[in-house]
Amino acid sequence: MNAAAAVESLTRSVEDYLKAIYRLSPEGRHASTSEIAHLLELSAPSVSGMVKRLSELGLLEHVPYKGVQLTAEGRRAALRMVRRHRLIEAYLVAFLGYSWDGVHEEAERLEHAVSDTLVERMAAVLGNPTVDPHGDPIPAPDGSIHEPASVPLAEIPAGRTVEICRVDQSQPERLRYIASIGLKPGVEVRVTDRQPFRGPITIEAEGRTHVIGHELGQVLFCAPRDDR
Amino acid sequence: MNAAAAVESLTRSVEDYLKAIYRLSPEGRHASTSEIAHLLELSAPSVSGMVKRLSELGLLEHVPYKGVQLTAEGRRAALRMVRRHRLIEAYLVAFLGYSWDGVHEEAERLEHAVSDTLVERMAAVLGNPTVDPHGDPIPAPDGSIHEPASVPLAEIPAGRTVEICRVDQSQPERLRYIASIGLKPGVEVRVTDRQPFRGPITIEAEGRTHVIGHELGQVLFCAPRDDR
DNA sequence: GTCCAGATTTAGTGTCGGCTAAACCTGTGT
DNA sequence: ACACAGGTTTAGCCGACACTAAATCTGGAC
Ligand SMILES: [Mn+2]
Ligand SMILES: [Mn+2]
Ligand SMILES: [Mn+2]
Ligand SMILES: [Mn+2]
Repeated sequence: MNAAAAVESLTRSVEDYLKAIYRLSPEGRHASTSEIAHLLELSAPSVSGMVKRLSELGLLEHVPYKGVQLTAEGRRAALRMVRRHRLIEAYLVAFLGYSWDGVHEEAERLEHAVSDTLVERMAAVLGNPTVDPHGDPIPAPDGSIHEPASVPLAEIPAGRTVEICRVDQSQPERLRYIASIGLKPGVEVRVTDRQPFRGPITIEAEGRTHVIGHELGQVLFCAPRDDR
Repeated sequence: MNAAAAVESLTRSVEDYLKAIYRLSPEGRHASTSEIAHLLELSAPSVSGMVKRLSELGLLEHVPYKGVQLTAEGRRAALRMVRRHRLIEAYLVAFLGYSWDGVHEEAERLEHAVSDTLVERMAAVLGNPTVDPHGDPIPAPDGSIHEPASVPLAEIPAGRTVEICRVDQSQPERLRYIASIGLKPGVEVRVTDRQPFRGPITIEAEGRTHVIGHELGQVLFCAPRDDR
């Protein structure tokens, strides 16, 4: 109802809900109560209650028993948080010696405490980057964002050369392994072999050869290189 | 009672209470309910309630109707926050273009969100400073702190030369004025004239002459120079 | 068309941390 | 000795946000 919920002065909880719902409802899909609960590690009833309050605030559209979507207002608030989160990650990696498996946790708290001024100062000294350390795009201050098309490495046919552009960050342990074999956004990779039935993939990166499981190949995303 | 309150995982509220009480009870004095309420801009009953909880947690000693003091545990927690606050201020000024009248507000929020790791990284890139931008001493990681002796500029007799070492930061507006006439920690100041009855003080700093009110002279602190 | 498992919501509770109004204590003045 | 003002505490309230247990809906199997 209330169309003018102040995007500033939202609670830490609320901000995290909005970010989660943003992640879970791409392209007009609905995010379900249980998906949200699982992502935020909360009970389903807690989510139900918050969903009710947020839709009364005008940040969500709730279809009972189906799920929720962000309103324009909610989307703006969510993208604001995503921008903060990713810029903070970039800043910590660039200037304070963080590695990409540790930044997420720190950013998860800081994103709620920084002022708009501070975020923009960080962006400025970073040179207004467009991607974070995991290759995720950083929304512009006005909320616009464009997800560049990308394909899982696991779907690249043998023989092709591609560039890693994004890495799933959900498991820090896995992130550490990925870093240890030199894979990160910007690195060129040549797929030299692919075994069938979700079998291992052999790649060449930075002059070295690695054999990775199919599962890993699904969380490494590549730019679909126009091979000329 | 509970002697082992985890200093980590205190609430933002609790951390601010402890910091306030630390400021208000130097050298075994008691901080009164109304002093705390005034400093934190809360009602007296709110403070009464929190004081009860904190003393049950073992962070305070409460003498009803007299006031509170920090326990060793509470003092440790408070100094941890003071260190965070002052290091964050120093970092923001050194690396992110903040001026000393704006940092306090930002630090007031960030101090609750940073990890120990981040604080120490900031300290490291700053070269482990011992004072913040206002000249306030930064407690060591182990909680030790030493307040260097200092005298208000208003008490320096005419003819003496002193060095500004600390500036009261409670009024941003005043802080801006002080900065505008070039006074900041480290600057040398010669007192050329002092009028009686809390009258104006004439000083020379950085080659320029300024006349300041007595009141201002009371919030500018100087190292008592051993004139050799 | 009915039934059931699983998802979702509602009901009821608890803690934290704020508030106002009212009761209470304490030190000071007479 | 005692009243009173001002500070302090208690009583009672509320909103935010979590939880568990119970009720309810819904989509798919049959
Ligand atoms: Mn967060
Ligand atoms: Mn990221
Ligand atoms: Mn604070
Ligand atoms: Mn300071």
